[in-house]
Amino acid sequence: MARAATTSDAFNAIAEPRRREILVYLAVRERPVGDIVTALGFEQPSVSKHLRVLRKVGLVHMRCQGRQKLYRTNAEAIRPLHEWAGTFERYWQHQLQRIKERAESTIKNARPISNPKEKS
Amino acid sequence: MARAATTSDAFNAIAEPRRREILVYLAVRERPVGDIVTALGFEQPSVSKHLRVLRKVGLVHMRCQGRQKLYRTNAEAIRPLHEWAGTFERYWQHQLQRIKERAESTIKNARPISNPKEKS
DNA sequence: TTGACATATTCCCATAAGAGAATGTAATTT
DNA sequence: AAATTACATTCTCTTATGGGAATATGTCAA
Repeated sequence: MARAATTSDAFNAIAEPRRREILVYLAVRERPVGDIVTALGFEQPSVSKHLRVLRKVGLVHMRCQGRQKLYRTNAEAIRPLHEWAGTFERYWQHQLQRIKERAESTIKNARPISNPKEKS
Repeated sequence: MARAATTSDAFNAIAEPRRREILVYLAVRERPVGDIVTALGFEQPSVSKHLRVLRKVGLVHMRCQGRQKLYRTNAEAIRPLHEWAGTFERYWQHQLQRIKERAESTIKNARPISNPKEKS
């Protein structure tokens, strides 16, 4: 099996850097596709394709207004990612603590660095 | 250009569901590869390959102990993801607010939808 | 040394991709 | 209706998978 589709879920969708840029850009307020093209400097077809992926996983909303389509980031859809990453928060706190402790003990018991290459 | 390598950054690495499972499993404490295989039920070569990806982007640490290798999640490396997603927090709060307000006003001033195309 | 155990790597294959170019489509304007 | 504007889709091509099977590497035990 090859890699999962970018449209399979939000995790896959945000793996692409340009899609993350688009999400940031569209977070403030809705914008037509042309604005994204101008602001971020990507090719228009590329933007449309990325928007399609983002839409399929619900990361952006769209509404039509005349001949333009207005897109906006659906911040709610990013929440699960935030929460998933947040479950590790307690661990990185512990790790910082451990690193700190190790650093302190290293300073206290300072001794010459042993050379692993010394044969005898 | 094809899709970016899973080893290009943490965002790409966590796009794979099994790698996320491994990260969760290894967050509590370090474990040998065999434990992961048993606990999650993946093929051993598959686990090794996923661990290699996770290692390349710094999401797990490894140390050798006899003939086994002990892996542990490096929670610190997940922090950037958490922070990136967190930048949208203010927007999802606003959106909830907006949705709430819209629902209320819709009930109060029920009237036909105005047509934006009206020129004057 | 030989064998068992724990991992890692390699090969093959089907799939999904993202970029670029060209083209299609719908809504506006003249 | 014809031209224009704003997007979306399709096609081609190169690249990166991720799984399964087989194999290689490294370490400890007898």
